[in-house]
Amino acid sequence: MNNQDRTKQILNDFDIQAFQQDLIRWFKDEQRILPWRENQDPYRVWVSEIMLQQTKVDTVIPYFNHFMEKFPDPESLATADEQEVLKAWEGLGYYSRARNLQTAVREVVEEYGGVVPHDPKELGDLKGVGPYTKGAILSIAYDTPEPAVDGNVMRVLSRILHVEDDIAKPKTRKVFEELVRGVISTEDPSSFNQGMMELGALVCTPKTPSCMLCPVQEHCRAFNEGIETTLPVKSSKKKQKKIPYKIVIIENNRGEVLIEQRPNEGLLASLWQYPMIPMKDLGQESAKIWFEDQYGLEVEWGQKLENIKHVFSHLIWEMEVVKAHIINGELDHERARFVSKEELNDYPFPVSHQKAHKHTSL
DNA sequence: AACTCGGGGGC
DNA sequence: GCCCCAGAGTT
Repeated sequence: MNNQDRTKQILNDFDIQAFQQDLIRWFKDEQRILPWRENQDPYRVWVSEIMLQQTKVDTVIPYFNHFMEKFPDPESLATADEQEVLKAWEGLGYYSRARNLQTAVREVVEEYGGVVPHDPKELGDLKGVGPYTKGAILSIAYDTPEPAVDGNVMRVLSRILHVEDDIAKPKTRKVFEELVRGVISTEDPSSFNQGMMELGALVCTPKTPSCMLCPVQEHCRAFNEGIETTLPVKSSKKKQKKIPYKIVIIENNRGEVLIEQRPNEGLLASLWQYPMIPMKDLGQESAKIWFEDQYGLEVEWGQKLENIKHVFSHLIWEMEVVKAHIINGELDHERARFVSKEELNDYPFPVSHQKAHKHTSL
């Protein structure tokens, strides 16, 4: 059965009108006051939606406010230096979001006169604007009845409509998009979509939902069947791989510290870090050889400063922070340089390496 | 479809 | 520890 026919079957005997009304009424009464809800400025909505990807509201708020002061409109972001944008994103994670956002904003300025496209195709073709973000911008900024299916929406709808599809599977999002098309309010799609997400964040939470406070409790099949905590169905993901590194703190005779810029693609792209030796298959002596080969500096290991474990979504860095002293040689590395401790603050560092700042800046 | 890509907070 | 979060891009 295709998704459209399935939607009809699932929504058979579901009171769409009453559900919409109860959800929207609750959202209008109980919604949180958030900076990106001050108005419907599509640029603000856009920036907020990118920041909110896989990131909690409380984390985003200060970043959003600062970002809007620094880059208040598409033009200011389009003309900004990429390192400046990354610095504003520092600590937020998923840094390709920042790069893609700037790429897309530049396209909006050049191709669309600085106006965020209303057209779903044009909007969805922008870098970093996927199915969710497209629907969120169209509904929230432009009052268009398009689905915006995120983790909240899948959790909420899986319970209300008793859908047992595994939400970890890519194709399941399409199932819920079709369901949203079936239940979304055409009068107020913005409040409907935001209401679904707000409900997921405040009431219909993953572990212990507050069903007694739920504005759409009477519409919820899972609650009525007493199975709300068994939904949604989600297959678990595998655990992270551990990778050992040696983090090297080196000062020259001017009191400057050695840092380097990471590659422009891949993990933590274009961010800065202290030199980092991959210790898998390397011992203490061969690490020195590796370091001299890479940087042109002959060093001896100094004091062991700290062990840092940093957990990513898909891997774990086990970092031994050590001091090193230059014995001989001249720095010879495309992306590395000595900088003063004051200048360190101008470079975007991933949190993993910010943890090592205390060994240089204090 | 599976993998990559950050970091924080809840329990 | 494990799970989740207003997901998207790449392979």
